[in-house]
Order: sequence, then structure tokens, then C-alpha cells
Amino acid sequence: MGRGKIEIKRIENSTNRQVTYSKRKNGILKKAREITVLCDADVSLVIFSSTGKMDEYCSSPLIKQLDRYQKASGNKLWDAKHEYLSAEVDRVKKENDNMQIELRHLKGEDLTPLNPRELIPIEAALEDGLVGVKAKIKEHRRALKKKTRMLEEENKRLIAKLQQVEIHGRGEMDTGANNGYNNQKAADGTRDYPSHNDNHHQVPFAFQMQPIQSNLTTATTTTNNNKYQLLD
Amino acid sequence: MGRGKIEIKRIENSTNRQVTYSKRKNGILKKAREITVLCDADVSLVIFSSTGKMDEYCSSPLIKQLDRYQKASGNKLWDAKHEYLSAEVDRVKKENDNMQIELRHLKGEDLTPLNPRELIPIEAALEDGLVGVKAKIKEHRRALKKKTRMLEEENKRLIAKLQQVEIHGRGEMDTGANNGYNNQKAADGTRDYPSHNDNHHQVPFAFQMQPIQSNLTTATTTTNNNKYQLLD
DNA sequence: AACTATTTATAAGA
DNA sequence: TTCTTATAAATAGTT
Repeated sequence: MGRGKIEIKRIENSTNRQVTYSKRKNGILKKAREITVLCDADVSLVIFSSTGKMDEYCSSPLIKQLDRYQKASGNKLWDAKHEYLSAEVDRVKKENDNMQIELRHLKGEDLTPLNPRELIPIEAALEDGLVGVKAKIKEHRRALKKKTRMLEEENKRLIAKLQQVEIHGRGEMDTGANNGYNNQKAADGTRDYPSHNDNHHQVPFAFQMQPIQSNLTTATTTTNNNKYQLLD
Repeated sequence: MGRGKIEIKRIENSTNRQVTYSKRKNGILKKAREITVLCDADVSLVIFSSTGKMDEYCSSPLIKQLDRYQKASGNKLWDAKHEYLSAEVDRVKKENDNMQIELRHLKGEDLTPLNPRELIPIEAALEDGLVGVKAKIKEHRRALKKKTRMLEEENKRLIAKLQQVEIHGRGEMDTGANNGYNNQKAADGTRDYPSHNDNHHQVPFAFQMQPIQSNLTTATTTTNNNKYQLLD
């Protein structure tokens, strides 16, 4: 299309070639834009001139197009590093799926396709797990009971101490109150309870006495006077 | 360029759009090839139609072009892809970890850091799961028992039949043996058992009688004479 | 870069 | 889809 027909072969005249490149490049870019609009197509076009200058037209982000291209063509565009990452994604996803299945089975779901030989280990795992969890719960309960017991004892001790102080008057209150636990010591969370306190050589928890601990059953009736707390 | 001028905007008529796409796509591809040859250019062209069909023209391996593109444009295609993949790996791995933890907990492992409030739902899940699995196992066992029972009955019946045949002598053996089951019938795995056989109107399994079925307790003592098998 | 004679692409119709 | 053809668009060679 021009003054004369030309053969489609490399234009030897460099200037001429450059000019033709420029004209045709614009032509192609225009057509790329047009087909995008007219036909709702998605186009990626990258052109390098023989001098290395680049021009491009992409109707949508190139990276997206390339992903699409890769899937559609099966060509591998990404280097080893990406392949590794891709493989890693696949691998981890597969692992995910397997765990998902195992989890479902443990939760009693999707069991129908399993045969008895496959069910046995699942049952065993569940029973094992249940034993472990129940043991742990029991352990917690024991610990809580122990703590409760100690709190009760401490409470009694404090009440006794307070009554003693009240009898002897305010003057000796400070020394008296510091003779066992004191606020500071409990506050820092350490467990170095005074060893002369014979009733509980080891107290395994740093604890806090709230003014009212509704779930602890204490043998003593509390009055306003003995609601004390060990602070964190 | 055609019978009439057209406006560059989406062609609403779908058929028309498809036709135009096809024509213009060929046009662009041709021009891409031409500029490559004429001007010694390097072209990458990827087009997706609105229906998702892909066409491409690459004057040199796309991967090479993209490397060049990256250098020329400063766009970090690799990095973008890499970032995306890395994020994906992280995401899936995190999901993985969570499931791993859940699985461990269900198996009674790593329970120490959990408080009672966290243990309760695990215990519940395990108990639920166990109920489900045990139910499924019971179901299997029931099925197996039913099968066993039927095999035993079948066995007895066969023995009786055989004894009868032995009493009446060899002359009637063939007709006698064919009066109920015979090797051929069982062999093809069909379930069209004779309906006049009152004891088991339906036998839900295609089964095979081995000469010795050690796990089946039969009331009768077997002699060499009544060790028969139904073949596959 | 502009011009313009020609070739090429393609819209519409079959 | 493919072919045809009138016409629009692109562009080779020129200025």
C-alpha cells in the first residue's frame, strides 16, 4: 500500500528501514488498540526496533497477560527461581489438602469412602488424642484445686494475722503484715516464697487474690476487713 | 477500510464482533510478521479474544523478549511475579501451620500451652469424631456379620445338597448339583439367586468361597468331600 | 514530517 | 467460515 508494491524482505537501506519501521509500528499499535476496543480483546504487544528502542501496547497489565499466556500455551516463562516457588506453592497446597482430609476424618466427616482397615488407625488416633486431652484437663483441674486450697489457707492465715494486728493496735501493723507474704513479693511474680512458711513449701503459680473470687469455696466467712488482694 | 467507515467502539453484535476479531487479528499478525522482516524488528504479540482463545506471534522466544522488555521499561516483571509467588507461598504455609497445630492438638500433642477453655472444644471435637468413626466401624462390622451369616447358611445348604447327591449316587450328581447354585452361576458374579431358595432371598455380596475360610465358624465339621469353592 | 498514488485491509453482503 | 467487492486505511516513495 503505497506508491509501489514492496517485497516482504529486509529493507537494506538503513534510513529507509528506520522510516518504514516508524510508520508501520504506529500502524500496528493503532490496530492493536482498535481490536481491543472493537472486539473486546486483550492484547499485549512489545516491539523492539533494530536499534533497540522499545514500544509497547498492553490492553491490561502485562504480568496478568503473561500468566494467562503461560496457562494457555503451556510455555514456561519463568526462570528456575520462579519454578521453584511455583513448585513450592503446589507442594504446600497438596500438603494442605492432605491435612484437610485428615482433619475431616478426625472430625468424623467424609468417612464413607473409607474401609475398616483405614478407620482403625483413625479411631486409635482419636482415642489417643482424647486420652491426652482428658489428662491435660485433669491436670489443670488438679492444679486449680491445689491453688484453691492454698488460697484458702493463705486467706485463713491473713485473717488470723489481721485479727492479731487489730488486737495489738495500729502501731505494729506494718511489721506484722510484712511477716509472711507482702504485696511487693507477690507482685513480681517470683516463686521464692519464704521457706519458713511450713504449710506450702512450693506454690507453683503466681496468683492474684481478687476481692471476691466467686468460684472459690472458702470455709471462712469473709468480712470487709479481710478482702485483700495480691497485685500483679 | 471497508464498505463503510466504522466508529472505533465495541461492536455490540456478537457474531459481527467475532468476525471482525478474526479478520483484524489476522491483519495484525500479518503486519507483525512483516515489520519483523522488513525492519529487522523484534515483536511479541499475544492476543486473547473475548471468548478466551489465544493467538500469538513472537519473532523470538517470548522469554528473551521479556528480559529485554524488563531492562528497557524498568518494569519489574520478574519481581512482580516473584512477589506474588512468595506471598502465595507464605499464605499457604500459614494455613498449613494452623492445620498442623490443630492436628497435633487433636492427636493430644503440644497441649501444654493450652488453657482449659481451649481444651474443651478439642475434647468435644475428639468425642464427636470418635462417635462418628465408631459408628462407621460398627456399620462395617454389621455388614461383615451379615455376610458371614449368609455364608454360613449357604455353606450348610451346600453341604446338605452334597450329602443328598452322595446318597443318590453319582448318576444324578449333575442334575442334583445344578438344582441350586452351581460353579458357573456364582462365577459370573451375578446375583440372580433362585427365588425358591427360601432362606436368603437377597444376597448383597458377590463372594468367593475359598476351600478353607478360617475366620468363619461353621457348625458342621468339614470333610474333604465338602470343601468346594465358588470361583471368580 | 507532509504529500499522494497505490496497495492493503476490511465492512458489509452473500 | 469463506468469498466478494466497494471503500476506508495504511503506507512507499517522493518532496
